[in-house]
Amino acid sequence: MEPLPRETIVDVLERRLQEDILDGTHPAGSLLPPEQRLAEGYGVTRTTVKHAFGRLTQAGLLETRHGVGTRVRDYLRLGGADLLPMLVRHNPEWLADIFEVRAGVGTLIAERAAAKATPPQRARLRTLLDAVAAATEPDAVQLADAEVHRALARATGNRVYVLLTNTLFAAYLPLRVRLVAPFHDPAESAARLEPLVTAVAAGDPATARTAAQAYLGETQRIMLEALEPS
Amino acid sequence: MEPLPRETIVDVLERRLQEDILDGTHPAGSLLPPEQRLAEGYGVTRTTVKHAFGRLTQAGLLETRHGVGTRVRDYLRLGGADLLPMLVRHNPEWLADIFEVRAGVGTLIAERAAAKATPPQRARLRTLLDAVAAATEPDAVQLADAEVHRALARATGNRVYVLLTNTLFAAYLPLRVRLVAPFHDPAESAARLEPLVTAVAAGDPATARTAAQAYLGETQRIMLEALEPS
DNA sequence: TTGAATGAGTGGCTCATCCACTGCCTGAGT
DNA sequence: ACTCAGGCAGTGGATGAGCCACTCATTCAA
Repeated sequence: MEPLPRETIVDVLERRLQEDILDGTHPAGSLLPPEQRLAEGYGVTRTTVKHAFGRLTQAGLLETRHGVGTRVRDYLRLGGADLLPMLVRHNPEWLADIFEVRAGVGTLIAERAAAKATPPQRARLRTLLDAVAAATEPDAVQLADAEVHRALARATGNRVYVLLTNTLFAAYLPLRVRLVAPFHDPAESAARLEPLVTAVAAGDPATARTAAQAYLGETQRIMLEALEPS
Repeated sequence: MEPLPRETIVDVLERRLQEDILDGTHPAGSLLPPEQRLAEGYGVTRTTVKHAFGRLTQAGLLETRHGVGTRVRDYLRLGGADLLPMLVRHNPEWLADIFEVRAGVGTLIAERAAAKATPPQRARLRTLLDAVAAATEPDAVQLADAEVHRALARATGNRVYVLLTNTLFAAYLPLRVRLVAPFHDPAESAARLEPLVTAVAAGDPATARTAAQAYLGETQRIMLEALEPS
């Protein structure tokens, strides 16, 4: 059992403000109403508003100056990759851009992992590949597939690739119910992934590179096609 | 004049807690002392502690559960790329990993920009290259160089590359005083960058790719070598 | 014309207090 | 001996009133 999250008032307020910012109600660069007024407007305490502001500031959406006010940052120009989950949730159009980057970065990771993985890491990849084939639910297949890619990132020996992979997954896995198209058949999924894992396990960067391109391009195509109808 | 930042109590407390987490005083997975006790210990109000907690939670370092307590997340395993600025500041060892990713991603961006840039974007790159040559201070040269790379990311037409570039810059530009080595001579810096800009402006992905690899590999080498003595 | 003082409006921070949730422990009933 | 309902202690969630500090535009005297 997971300790599943509770929704506090601050959470709700934060999400509300976030949406008002992303959909342009509070455009980038504009000054938000004073905390006191927002608090009255939303029927909460100024303290609560401040808590929500603090989080949004940390997230890179707001900028507060003592004695002046709170301004909406130009997040698209100045923000970092951590904005992606939020942006995707608000506008799935971002998925196409994300998948292109996933394909590019995934190829780099595969190439590097083939060159640098340790023997236990190569063995671990095989195990995780078997887990993909053994999964039953499409959702479980997709998650098992994601675990393979996390392991690939770790196998590069470069922890930045691990964090980058986490960021990309955090951006599109929340929408995975709409992206299960490539994962309905466990055997097929595992077969599609197999050449990549084999090349990495064999320590062959060039083959890993082409295998990654094939795999990532194919799954990307299937996911985006399946997304169209929505 | 920049509106430069003020350091509030919450900022200080946040930084302090962050350091205590990153250096292992509060190891990943451990339960923090109750808010009341921390507040007494640091001589602030529980409200202030909560504000700091809120930001660190948003940053992915903490996890709070009502009625139980606040726990340190396993950020290295679960965290995203937004942790990088913090991690680098605390342990510059990360720079090597970051530069490797910068080289890989930078190459992808150059290739893609060469294929997709619009005419005004190609012209803009030339302008920014001239700005590098025209800069006088090494620091200004480095920042002008960074602007070229931001423009390249924008020229891909993929906004995720822009955010990714922002994340990487946010990670290592704060330490740029220790990384100015490649940028002491404006003319030389511009000359090193010129083949890349030319290839992108000409719309030649293959040449852009090799030019990017040469540029990124060279600057990376110089920066890391200059870093050694510290 | 200058520049010091003022005051309105804003965010920073504290305090005291109450509520809600969780986990454990106790003790009655089986 | 075992079970489980109830209570209880400890924790975070949220409030609201209050005071302080900062910024900026206005005012007014030199």
